[in-house]
Amino acid sequence: MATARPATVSAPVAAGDDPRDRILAAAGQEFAERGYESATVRDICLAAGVNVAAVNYYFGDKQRLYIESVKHAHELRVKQVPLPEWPGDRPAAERLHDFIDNLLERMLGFGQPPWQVRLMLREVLQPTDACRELVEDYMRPHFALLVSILDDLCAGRLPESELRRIAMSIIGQCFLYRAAGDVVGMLVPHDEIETLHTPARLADHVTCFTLAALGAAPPLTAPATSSRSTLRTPR
Amino acid sequence: MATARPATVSAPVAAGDDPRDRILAAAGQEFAERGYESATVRDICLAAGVNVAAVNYYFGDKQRLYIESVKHAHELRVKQVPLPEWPGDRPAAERLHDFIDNLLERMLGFGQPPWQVRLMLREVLQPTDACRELVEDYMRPHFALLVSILDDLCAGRLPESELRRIAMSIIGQCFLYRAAGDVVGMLVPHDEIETLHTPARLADHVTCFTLAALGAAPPLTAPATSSRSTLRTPR
DNA sequence: AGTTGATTGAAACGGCTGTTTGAATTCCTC
DNA sequence: GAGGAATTCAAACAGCCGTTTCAATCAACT
Repeated sequence: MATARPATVSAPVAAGDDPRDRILAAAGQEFAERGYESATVRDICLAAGVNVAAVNYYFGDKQRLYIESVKHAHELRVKQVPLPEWPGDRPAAERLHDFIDNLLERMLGFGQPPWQVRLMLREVLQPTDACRELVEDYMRPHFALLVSILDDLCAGRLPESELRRIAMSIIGQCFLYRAAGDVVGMLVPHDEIETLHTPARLADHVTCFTLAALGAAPPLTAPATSSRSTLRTPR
Repeated sequence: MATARPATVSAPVAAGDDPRDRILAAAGQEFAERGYESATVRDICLAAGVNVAAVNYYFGDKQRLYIESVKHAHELRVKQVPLPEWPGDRPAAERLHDFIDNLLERMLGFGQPPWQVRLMLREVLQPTDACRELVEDYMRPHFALLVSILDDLCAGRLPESELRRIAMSIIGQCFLYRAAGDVVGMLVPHDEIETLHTPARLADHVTCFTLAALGAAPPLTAPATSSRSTLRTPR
């Protein structure tokens, strides 16, 4: 059972700071790992190295601690992964690739602690009071940027409702690997996961798929040309 | 808070049958609505109209009841929505459209009680012991069928690893609306949801998007032709 | 009718939960 | 260094959880 993991699996939060921050960090990890109900304030306080009463002293109760945790993770994430910016002359197709690469790196990348995205994923799947704020501050700007890139790409030939649906198609392709990664791993051979399902490779695939659908690149069935491979950004 | 819904929100399960079946039905609804931890055997038994001891009598403990509930929902779903079958001469493009339409109808359609899909969604997002069986019996055959359709569509020009990634792109587009429907509803205007985000409309969009990416249909940016509209199956 | 086995019922058992208490301790100001 | 507020602490609180108990009831067969 997924909920039967050993308790206090997360390493103790780095000490030295404001106890309020330590609680916030520990709570984020526990809530992300176990969900709201299963995470206990005792475990959170143990990981944070504070007394159980500290939660009520600093946050009032468990629910307000949860909302503060989500907001906190959200703010950290906004700082860590700002909206991409490009010089005005960068082609729309390359901006699309950068955007998708950024999105996948943010969702799947190992550069950041995973609990922040996990916590936000929980909000997406079953929104609580903390969700609306998350959407307005964090997701809507990203979504608007994606729609504007698509608009440039189509040179205004598609109505905005269609652009939004295409944007959803892009996000959906990325979202699947984040939300249902375990099942994907069961349906695809192991070696394929390691070689083709990295954030960078998936970004290439989703970008080619989308550009082909829009007529801005040759179809996937066309024999590979050197122009396609130029999409790969050097790393 | 999403978890603060009033208890026993689900109507009492239709009486008259085997108590074991009544418990299974009530448990499916409660687990789907609240998750494993938050659902209580007391509420389940209240909804099923049986004594609390009945759970332990028929299923041993709460965990085994949960696994049986997931299997039960899964079996119901397999009976309700069998794998599509076509005459041998049906074009691959139309089979793809039928498959996507079937997938979206199964995920989003209002024809069936929603708790079965919700329960399975929980397994996908955070797999438990019940998940592997779910994947092997239910998802892998669907996935293999989709890959074979794509193979027909490409006339064998793409390797299977590429076909699998394309299949994931299709599933991801559909999955987003099921798993993150609330957030989608916040990012898209209300009237657009009602007119364009129905299962049938989304199936058309995802199919056109995919066919265009594969070069089996004109790109989305091309002016609409009568050949595209023939994809809509009459209802 | 009587016996046997399966099923149901009300009540209780530990154990864990979020939260509160009130005293002990620390920290800062005068 | 004394006074007073802010913070920490161990302990306890009431409540709900899954599970168990054991007597009461039911069904079927001889």
